[in-house]
Amino acid sequence: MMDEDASNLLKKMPIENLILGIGDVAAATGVSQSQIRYWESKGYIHSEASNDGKNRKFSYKTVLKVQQIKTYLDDGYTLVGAAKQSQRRSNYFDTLRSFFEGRFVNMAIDPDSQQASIDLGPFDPEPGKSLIAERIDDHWHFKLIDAKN
Amino acid sequence: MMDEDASNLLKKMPIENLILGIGDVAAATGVSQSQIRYWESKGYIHSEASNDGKNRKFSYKTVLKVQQIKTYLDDGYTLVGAAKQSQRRSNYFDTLRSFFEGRFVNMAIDPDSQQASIDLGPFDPEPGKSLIAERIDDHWHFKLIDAKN
DNA sequence: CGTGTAAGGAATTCTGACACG
DNA sequence: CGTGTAAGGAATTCTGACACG
Repeated sequence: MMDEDASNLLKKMPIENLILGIGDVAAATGVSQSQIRYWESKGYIHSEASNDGKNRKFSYKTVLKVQQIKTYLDDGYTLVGAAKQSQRRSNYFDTLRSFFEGRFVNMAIDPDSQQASIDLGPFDPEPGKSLIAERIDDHWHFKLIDAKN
Repeated sequence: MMDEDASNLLKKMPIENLILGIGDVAAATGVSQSQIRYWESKGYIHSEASNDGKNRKFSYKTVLKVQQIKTYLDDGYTLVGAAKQSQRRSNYFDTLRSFFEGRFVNMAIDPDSQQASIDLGPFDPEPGKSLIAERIDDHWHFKLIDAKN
């Protein structure tokens, strides 16, 4: 039932390695290509200058930033204001990732039953216990187990 | 401190809407473009035929599948075997998403302190309590609060 | 079977300019 | 300021064929 590569969880999810062309960023966010180019020229977003190619590539993090700036624009901010707001705080994705990195100790999936369990590490109110999230029949619930020394 | 759009958490993360060109899929996964085209021709993966364009576009779900097939190939499976294995079970991403959808009730981020809290809903061992994950000074810990009726 | 490559055409993206406001 | 568009060239992707094994 234990899955050997559960520890590679984050590495197995090609999110950090994702790079997208401008057309795909535009399609995903609803922001036009000319807007994206202009925002980049003003320094509100950045493209990955690394690679060999000549065409722009954007990281997934930048896609999220574009999405966020657009949200503020739709709320009535000017572009300058929207860009400033988007810089003001980390977004949900960053927070979720920090939660993963901080608390996901292990994840196991049973290949047949699709039963899954996530080890969230020590349960602070009860030291000595580990918090486990378990999926049974498509329903998630929490339980405590004795932490292994 | 409460964030009004926390309920749109998943919708705000343009992962489901992501579509990538073949070059970006190849770059993200380390699988060559000719491999990707061949795998598609054999029906192991699919491209999004929806849009107007003529060039292939792949969903993020398909990127994960490509990644998974590659992992099995690297382990020594034949392509047919790797494709079959990749179909055998849902991947980590699916499991994580099901965890989110099943248990993430709310998420709040304080714009200034970057303190964050995630409401994970009723804590099964103690009905009447809600499980909260809280980030303070970049460290996540769990606590229980009285569930609101 | 499974992948790579050369070839010529098609689709996408590039820049710099100009328009509108 | 902020975005859109037409224009011509550059970079990317397309298909069908062929090679290798």
